[in-house]
Amino acid sequence: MDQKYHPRKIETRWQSTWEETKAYAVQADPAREKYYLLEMFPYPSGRIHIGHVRNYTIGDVVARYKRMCGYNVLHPMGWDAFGMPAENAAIANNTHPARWTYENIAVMRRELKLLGFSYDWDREITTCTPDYYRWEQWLFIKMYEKDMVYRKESYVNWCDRCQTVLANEQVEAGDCWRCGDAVRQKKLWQWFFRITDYAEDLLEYCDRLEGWPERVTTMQKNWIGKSTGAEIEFPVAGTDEVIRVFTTRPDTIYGATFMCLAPEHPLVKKLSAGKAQQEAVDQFVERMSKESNVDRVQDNQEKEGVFIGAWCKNPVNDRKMPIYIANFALMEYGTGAVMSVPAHDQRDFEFAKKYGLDIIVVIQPEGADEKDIARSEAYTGDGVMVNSEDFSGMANTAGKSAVIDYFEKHGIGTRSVNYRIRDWGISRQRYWGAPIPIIHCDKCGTVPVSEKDLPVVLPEEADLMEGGKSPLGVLDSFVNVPCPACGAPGRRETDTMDTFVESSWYFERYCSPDCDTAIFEPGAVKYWMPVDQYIGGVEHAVMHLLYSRYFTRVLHDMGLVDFKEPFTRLLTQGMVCKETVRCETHGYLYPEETQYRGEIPHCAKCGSPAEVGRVEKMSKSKKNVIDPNALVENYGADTVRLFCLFAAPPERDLEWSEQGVEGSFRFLNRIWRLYYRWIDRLGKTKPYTGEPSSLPDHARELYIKTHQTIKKVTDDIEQRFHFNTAISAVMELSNQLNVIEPEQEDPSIDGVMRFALDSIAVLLSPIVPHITEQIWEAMGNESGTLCRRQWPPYRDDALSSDTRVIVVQVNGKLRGRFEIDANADDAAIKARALDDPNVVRFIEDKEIKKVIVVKNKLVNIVL
RNA sequence: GCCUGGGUGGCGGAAUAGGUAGACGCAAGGGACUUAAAAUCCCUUGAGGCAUGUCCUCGUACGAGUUCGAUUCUCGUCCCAGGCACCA
Repeated sequence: MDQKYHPRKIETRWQSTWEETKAYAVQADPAREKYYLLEMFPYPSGRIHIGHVRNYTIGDVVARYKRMCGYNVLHPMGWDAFGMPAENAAIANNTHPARWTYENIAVMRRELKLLGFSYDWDREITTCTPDYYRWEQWLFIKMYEKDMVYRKESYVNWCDRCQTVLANEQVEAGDCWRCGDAVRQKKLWQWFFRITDYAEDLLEYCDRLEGWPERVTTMQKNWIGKSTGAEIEFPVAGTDEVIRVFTTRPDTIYGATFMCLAPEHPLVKKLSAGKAQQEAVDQFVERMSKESNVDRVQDNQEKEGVFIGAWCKNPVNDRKMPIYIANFALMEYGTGAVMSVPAHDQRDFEFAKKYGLDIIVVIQPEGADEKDIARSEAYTGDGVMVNSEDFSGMANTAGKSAVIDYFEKHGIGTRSVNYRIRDWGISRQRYWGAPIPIIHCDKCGTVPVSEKDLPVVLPEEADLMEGGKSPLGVLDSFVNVPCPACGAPGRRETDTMDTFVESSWYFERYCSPDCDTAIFEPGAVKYWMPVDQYIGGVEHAVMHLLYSRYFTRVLHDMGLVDFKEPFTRLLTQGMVCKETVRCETHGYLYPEETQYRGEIPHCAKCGSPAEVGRVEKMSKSKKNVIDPNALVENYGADTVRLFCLFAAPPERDLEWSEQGVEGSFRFLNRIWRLYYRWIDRLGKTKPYTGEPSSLPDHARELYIKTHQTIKKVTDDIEQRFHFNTAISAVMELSNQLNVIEPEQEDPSIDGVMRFALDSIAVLLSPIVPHITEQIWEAMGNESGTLCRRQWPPYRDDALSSDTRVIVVQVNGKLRGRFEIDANADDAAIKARALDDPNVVRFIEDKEIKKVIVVKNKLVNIVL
């Protein structure tokens, strides 16, 4: 054992050992209990960043821990390799997206290996390979056959910068989730997955995902957005047409005074044709079509609309209601028509005020005067129904159901449920994605590619044009194929699939990554799935996690898997943050562009003092990033791993601190020196594992502390993944060991000392696997066996010492403490408490009302 | 506006069934070793008070409440972060 700790030397050695011996390769083994641990695979953007390091370190600790607990652990890694950055980078650097992607993968794979993660690299998946997307195309065809995929022309979210369509989930506050540019509406033919078919099931199971953070399931519930109410038919006066509306407030039907249609509603043209209002209507529709949905639905956008020159009748009382088109009515939600009740809906209220429409109060809160309701704003709360014929006097909560019963009895409307979630649009007008396996034929329409012709390989020729248009459309050799159904000349679909499709089933592919006869081997999936613990960023709370749940249901209903939920437990780790530094002239500064003069940072470019800004998520734009490779180079992977775990519990944000990293490095150095001090003496000593009672006092104390530490670390990892407190516990133990000088101890301590030192190595091994493996070997254990060692049990009879510290309170205030034999009875404890000199000061001359004795903890004397 | 989290020393964070608030680490200050520095080791460190103690008072965003006892439970208020938002 070297006297000094040389992390890089040790880490290189163990990493190559693990690689050569395939130490973490696994096979399905029905005789053993499995544990599938998965971290969200990365997009190969170029380099590993610190967020990856944190995510994968958390996962690696759990994987190593579970392995030591005897589980057969599947812990794979791969690459979410299709996507637009590859294409953009290819255009910018005049290279090919494939080349850019594969080069990045090579770099990032090396970086991951430098961190010592225990992946089964034999199972590596790269989603842009035909071996992988072949099965995605196969699944697409199966879904097509089951009518789970369809094509329609619709308005879609379009990003001009990315030159492609975005799913609703991929639009953030009106901007593209990837590049941040404004999204506009464009009418296009698109492929869709019928995720809405599963809206109810996905929603219902949200409450059964007990291993998921509540905020994630809440976000999914909000996204699915279920509302219950009624669908009602309003006849249009003087025609045979009816307008169908969805409402969550059937109880306000008697207050409906006008109707609002979305500008795109099919009846708008028909009903306004030939009317005096036609021109105004056409103008309004034209104007709305130029505004994106997102703009139309912007914050506090003024409500506006146009009367279309037609009326409909309220089916419950034949009231004549003017029909408007309104900017706030959206064709995509419900039926595209709103029954407007201005007294009880804020939008309708504002609209009615602006256009002088009738406002009728039909819900009255307890004790309120009807005249005071809906004067300055709509009343949206509960109350008693009024002005509602036979329903007047009924509580509106009960009225909702009663009114729908009435509708159903008279054929006016029915009970109905609406969801906010839309079908998942997956067409992307880009090159670097999985081709959609469809051929367009003039005679047969859209025809799926036959299974034997899969994969539809993405052609290599890629003359990517500025602006990112897909080259597939102009590649005759790709486009021109015969129709699989009739043989006539056909044209291939040139859209590629959304990259979220690849990540919706990769976790199943990991179970049998090389299977070339099926999407996966049923036995392998049956054994490994579902994922026992999934770990990743909360930014995927809706998109990736919802899509994956949907895909798993599709596979379930095809009989390919026997479970509906892919991820039993989910951990969403917090972001890695760091303070930002800004120079007045040079803007944000990278850490290496910042020079510290004392406490004050200065700009390295101009030398003027720089301003320290708030702590924010690490990002290139804020330049508050750090390079994991440089850290590994300076301190070693173990230090980086240790700091990522120690600085904060996993689900919380982590504030990066260079001094904190130093502290972690110092701790590992202390551990190294601790072993170095004892190695000659204890190299051949057997660890003591017997009962504590036969040990001399100070050895017993150490023995107990060690067992307490084992229990603490086990519980912290097992129950809560709170590695920070687990590490603290080991630090406490090592602090205690550090003050023991070998020269001053007689051999009676040796067995316990050896046990304590061995325990530290084992307990820390999932966290810092390299240094622990090295000291394990140096202490005379068989080389390389630590990572396969059993997780240590603790002795229940060695968890508590023979004495207890009891604290004494007087009226709940701490007044004294004493040590007493652990099996002293309440009377003895009480007597000691009343006898304590400081306690006596507070209780003398006073009457004691009550004495509360809490076993092993405290005495409270109530005066 | 609605829905989730969260607010504890100079800082990151502990306190896992209502029972010693501040574990562990960082930073800071003092000391030892050294020609010196680095490294290492030791001590101090929530605020305030004096009688300097096995001392007292205050203290977990703020205000109430339940309790012998509340960082922990209940109600109300404020602030921060994330998500959703003309969804009929």
